[in-house]
Amino acid sequence: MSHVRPVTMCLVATEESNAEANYFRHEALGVVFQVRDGRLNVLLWQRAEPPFEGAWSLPGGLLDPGERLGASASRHLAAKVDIPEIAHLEQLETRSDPVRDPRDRILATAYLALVPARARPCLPPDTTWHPVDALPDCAFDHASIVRSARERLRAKLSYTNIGFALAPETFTVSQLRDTYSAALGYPVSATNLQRILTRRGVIEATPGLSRPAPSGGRPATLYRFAASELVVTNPFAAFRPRAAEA
Amino acid sequence: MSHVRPVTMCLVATEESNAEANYFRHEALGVVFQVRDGRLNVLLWQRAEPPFEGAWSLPGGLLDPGERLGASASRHLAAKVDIPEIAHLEQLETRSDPVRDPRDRILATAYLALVPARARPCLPPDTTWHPVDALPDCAFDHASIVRSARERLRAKLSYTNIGFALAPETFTVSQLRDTYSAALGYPVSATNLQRILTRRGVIEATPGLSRPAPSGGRPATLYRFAASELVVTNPFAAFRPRAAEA
DNA sequence: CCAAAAGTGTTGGGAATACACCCATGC
DNA sequence: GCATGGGTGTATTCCCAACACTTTTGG
Repeated sequence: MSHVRPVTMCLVATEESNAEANYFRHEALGVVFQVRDGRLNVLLWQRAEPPFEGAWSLPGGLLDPGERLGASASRHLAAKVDIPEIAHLEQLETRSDPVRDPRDRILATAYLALVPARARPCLPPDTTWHPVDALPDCAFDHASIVRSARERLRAKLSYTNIGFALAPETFTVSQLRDTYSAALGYPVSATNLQRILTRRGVIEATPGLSRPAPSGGRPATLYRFAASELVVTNPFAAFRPRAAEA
Repeated sequence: MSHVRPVTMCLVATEESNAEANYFRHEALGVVFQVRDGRLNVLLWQRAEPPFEGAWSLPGGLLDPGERLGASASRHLAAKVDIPEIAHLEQLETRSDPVRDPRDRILATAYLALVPARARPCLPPDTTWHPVDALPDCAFDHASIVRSARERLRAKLSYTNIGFALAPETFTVSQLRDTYSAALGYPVSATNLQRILTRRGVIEATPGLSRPAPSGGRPATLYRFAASELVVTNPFAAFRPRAAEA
């Protein structure tokens, strides 16, 4: 049954030419982000063979029969990182340029995957983290997909609790500020970050304190995110409805 | 008829089982919105045959070889509305539930398509507008796609100029308020709408005035949108960078 | 003059930024 | 005590919502 490429045979004539050829391969790609050393990084693997030999690619692979795209993304990412380390996964967009792969047509649905800062997944030898501000030579349309994923992340940081998927279990406000700064790409004030996120109920203080300090300094309150799934906390930039009760 | 499935024949064995069966049909679906009679409407056609006989469907159809998804959406929508009447088209999301179509697996990429208020496209007999607040019985996952499209529209109205694709060429602030109210689903103040959109440079006054009034009233300034393609006008709900120059 | 619709002035509130100042720890 | 980093208090700014009031038309 399996092991066959659908052979296009002209069985019947139809009103639309090529009606039988309307079958496509489809891949799921994961844009895996993690903040490391104060910079937002993306997981890429280096191609050993043409096309784009030596260039860097997003992890991913073909959609299987009976499989959903999200599950496919998870399955292929499992080859690179432990799946429980992916704290958030969401669909980004589907690329359909017929020549995005020079060999053969293949559609690609990209997913945004976020790994909390402290996780240190062990990676296959061909796979490493790259700062998104300094992407290496990328294969296919992957560089543009990474930029698009970054835009999505940037936007959602300001009106959702998506930071939960980038921050470790507990953290100080300073650490969270570094995470936000790295993801947004510009400096963020710890003072305001703390106030905004606590007022919105996005983060909450824990009983614990951070261990004093390496070279002095007041011990910091440890915070955690109140929820560990995506919540839109700031839906209306303008034109709010009269009484928006929860 | 068309719909000839690719005949699977055992040609070669490969390292990954089912590697050659990973071919899928793919359809582009259009969620066409227009504000009519003060309500947001969506274009649906009624199915004459099973499955979901009698239920209402989104316009769309199969992706062709060599065709991009956006072009495919346009091509299939052309059967329902004049393409120039679609002022904005953007990709929404891709659905991949293996059983979303009970007959055979088919992936679907949904597009949001907006038609300005005054256009009155002539429709095929099986196709009509339906208020999104009172959707009829819908086929497949189409009802949920419509809801998702509406959410996207709602969100973008507050931080982009996307209203340009729902409003006619020129309009009074009152008319624009009705458009926004319909799309958002709750009342909007004309006073504030005018101020917000002019301050952001989204709309601008034209030299013209609306004809006096039917039963009295001051003639209104005619406005137009400054741009006719999507512009994000209010990108930062919080955490704005220090100096965000254009 | 009155009704109707448009447009402007003004006020108030909420939220975000900026900055000053106080707190707690190591040395 | 002093340096270092954490946290709070407060002022300022900006933006939006609400409402009052003025403007311009038709009858």
